[in-house]
Amino acid sequence: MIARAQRMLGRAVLFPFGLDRNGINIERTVEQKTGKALHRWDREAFIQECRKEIEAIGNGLLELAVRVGMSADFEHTYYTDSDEYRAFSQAIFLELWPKGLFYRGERPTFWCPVCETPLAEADIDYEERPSNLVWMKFPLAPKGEIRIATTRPELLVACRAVIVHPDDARFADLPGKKARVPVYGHEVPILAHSAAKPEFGSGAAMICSYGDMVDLQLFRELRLEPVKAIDEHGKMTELTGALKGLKVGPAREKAIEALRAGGFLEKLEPIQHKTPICSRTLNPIEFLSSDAWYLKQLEFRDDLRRLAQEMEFRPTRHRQLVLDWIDSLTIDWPISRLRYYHTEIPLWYCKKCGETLAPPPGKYYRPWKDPAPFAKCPQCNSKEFVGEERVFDTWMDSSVSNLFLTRYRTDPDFFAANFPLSLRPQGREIVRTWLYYTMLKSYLVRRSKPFHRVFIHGLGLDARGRAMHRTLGNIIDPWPLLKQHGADAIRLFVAGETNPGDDFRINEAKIGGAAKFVTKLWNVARFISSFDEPEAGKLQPSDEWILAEINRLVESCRGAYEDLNLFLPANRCRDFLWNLFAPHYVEMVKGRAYEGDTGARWTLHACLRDLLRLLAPVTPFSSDKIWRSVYNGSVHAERFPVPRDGIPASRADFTNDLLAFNADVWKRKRDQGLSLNVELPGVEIPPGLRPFEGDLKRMHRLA
RNA sequence: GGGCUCGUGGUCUAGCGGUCAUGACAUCGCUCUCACACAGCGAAGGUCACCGGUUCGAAUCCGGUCGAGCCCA
Repeated sequence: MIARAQRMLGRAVLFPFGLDRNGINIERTVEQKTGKALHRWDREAFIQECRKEIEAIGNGLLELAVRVGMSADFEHTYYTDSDEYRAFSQAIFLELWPKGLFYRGERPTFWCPVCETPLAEADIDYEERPSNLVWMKFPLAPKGEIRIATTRPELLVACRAVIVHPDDARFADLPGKKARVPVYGHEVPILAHSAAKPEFGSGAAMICSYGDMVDLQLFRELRLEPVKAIDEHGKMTELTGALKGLKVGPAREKAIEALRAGGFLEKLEPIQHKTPICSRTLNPIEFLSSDAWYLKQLEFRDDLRRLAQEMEFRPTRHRQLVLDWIDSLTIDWPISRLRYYHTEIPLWYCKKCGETLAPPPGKYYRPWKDPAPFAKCPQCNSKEFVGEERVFDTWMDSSVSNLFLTRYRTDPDFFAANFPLSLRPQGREIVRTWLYYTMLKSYLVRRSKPFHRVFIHGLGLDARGRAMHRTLGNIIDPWPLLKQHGADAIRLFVAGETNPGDDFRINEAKIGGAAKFVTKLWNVARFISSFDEPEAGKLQPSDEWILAEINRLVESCRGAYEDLNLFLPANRCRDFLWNLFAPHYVEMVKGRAYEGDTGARWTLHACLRDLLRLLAPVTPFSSDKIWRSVYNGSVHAERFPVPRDGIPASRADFTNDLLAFNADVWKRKRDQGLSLNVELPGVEIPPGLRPFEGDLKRMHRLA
C-alpha cells in the first residue's frame, strides 16, 4: 500500500521482493517432518532436504504476496539462500575482516540444547513459567547453617560461591566464612555482593556455572573456576554424579530428592519464574561455555543510538524500541552457529600452525566441502588447511539486504544514488534483529544510517488478542479469507482497523464489513458510469458543495499518504462514500443526472475519479477494475488527485444542515407511513438551505 | 524495578477545550424508494476506567489512583 501510494504521489519506487530462506526455522521444519535431528544427518543430504522444503514454502509465500496485491518487483525476487546472496553476505564479512571487528572466543553464551548451537541475545525471549523455589540449608564451617533458595538445584555441583547482600543485617557476620555444598560436600566462600537480592528467597544466593546471567557476570568478576554441569545436548555431565545423563528437568527432580534424603531440603515454594527461552523452539536455554565467533557491537552503541536519532520513525514512538534494545545489549554478537542450512563462515585454518585464513571477497565459499583457496600458509608455509564448519547467524545475511539491493560492490552509481534507502517497512517484532543488525552492518560498512525512514507496523493478532505463533497453533490461514472476501476487503480492513504501528485483531466479521464497502463502491460506480462524462458542466450549489467536501478529503488523504498513514485514507474514504456522497449527494442530483444535466454528471464523475484514485493503494483490484471499465488505462498509472480550484471551501459549511434536513424528511415520511417516492406536501426548505431548494425538492418529492 | 503505549455503547474505533460524543461490525424494527436487500431508513445501547485540579466550559489539558498490553532489567 505504501509503495502504491508513493508511486501515486509521483515518486519512482524501488520495491524489491525477497524471501529470507536461511535459518533454523526451515531446519527445524525438516527435523520435525523427518523425525531426525540435524546433527544426525549427512550435511549434504540435509541441505538438499531443506532446499526442497523451502522451495515449496517460498513459492507459497510468493503466490500469497501476489494474491494479496503487493506491488513489488516480483521479476527480480531475491532469495537469501541463493549462491549470489550468500557470496555477498560472505563478501561483507570478508570486507570487514581486516578491520579486526571479528574475534573468536571460548566463553559462556546462550545455548539452545534443542538447536545445539550458541545463540545471540536477540534470539532469546523471556517467559513467566511455573517453577519451584527450592529452599536448602548449607552447613557452615565449623558450625551453623545458612538458608539458600534456588530454582536450579541440579547445578549444586557447579556452585562456586554463596553471596549475600552487604547491607543485609541477617547475614552480616557471614561474609568471609565458608559454606559446605549439600550432597557434593565441597566448600565454597560466602561473599558480600550487591547482586544478591535481599527480598528474593532467603536473601542468600548460590553462584553456579551457569544458572543465569548473574552467575555469568559473577564468575567473570570474581574469577571463579567454572564447572561444566550440563553438556551441549542439555544433559547432565558425569561431574554431577548420580544425575549423569539426565536432562535438566528430571535432574532437577532427582537433585531435590537427594537434598531431601540428606536432610538439606527445607521446603519447596511454587513460584512464577522469568525463564529465558529460545525464541524458535521455546525451550529453556542454558548458559554454556563454547567456542564461537563474535562481531563487536558494544563499543559502537553510542554511534548506533545516534543513527537511530537520525532516522525518522513511523510511528515516531517506535524509535524507542530500538533505543531500548541498544541499551539492553550486554555482550558482543555471537555470529557463529552449529547448523547447516545457512551461509557458511568463509574461513580456513592452517592445519599446522592454526593460523586463521580469510579468502578474498567475491566468491561463494563452502569451507566444509570446498578445497582451500590458498597455496600455502603465509605463516608457516604449510599446505594443509581445515575449513571452518560453522555457519553464520541468519541475521548476518538479513542485515545486509539493504546493501545487496542497493548493489553495493557491483554498481557504484546505483549505490550512490540509492543508499541510504528511503524506507524500511517492517514488523515491530523484528526491531531488535532485522532493523538493529542492519543498522550495525551499515554503520560498520559505511558509517551511515541504512534508511531515511523506518515504518514499523503492528502485528495481526488472533481473536483473543494473542500474537500468532506456530507453537500456539493460532495461525490464521489467509487463503480461506482471501477466497471468501477478496484481497481488497482484507486490505481495507487491515488499513482501517487500527492506527499505524498498532496491533490489530483479525476479525472476520469486520473483513466481511469491508467487503460490503467494496460492493458499495462497485454499485456507485455502476450508477455513475451509466451517465456520459461531459467535458465540463454548469455547476449548481449542490455540486459545489460535494466538490468542496471532496477537496477536503483529497487534501487530508494526500497528507496522510505522505506520512505513511493508511488508516486515515481508508476510513475517510469509506466515511465519505457511504455516509455523505451516496446517501446525500447522489440522491440530491439523481433527477438532474437523469435529465442530462452536465453539472451533476460532471461532478459525479469527478468524485468517482477522485475516490478511485484515493482508494487505489488500499483497494487496488476493484479500483483498477472500475477505472479500466469506466475510464481509460490503469488507475495505478495515475497520480493522486489535487483539490480543485474555484470551489469555495465555505460550501462545505452546509454539510451539517443538509444532513439534518434530509434525515428530518426521511423521518417524517416514515412516521407518516409514507414510501420514500411519495409526494410530501407542506415541508418548508429552511432559509439556510435555499440554494439547494431545487435539488432537495426533487429528491424528497416535496410538493 | 525502569521505559513506552493505551483505557470511549457487546466488539473495534473517531473526536484531543465549546451545539443532544463519530462511524463500522453485531442486535432489533420497518421498507424492494428507477446504483446497490452484500441495500435504505429508523431504534435500542455509553458513569467517554476512577479521583482531584485548571477553565465560564473537559472524553479532550494537568496531577494522582486503578487496570491492560508491549519492551527492557
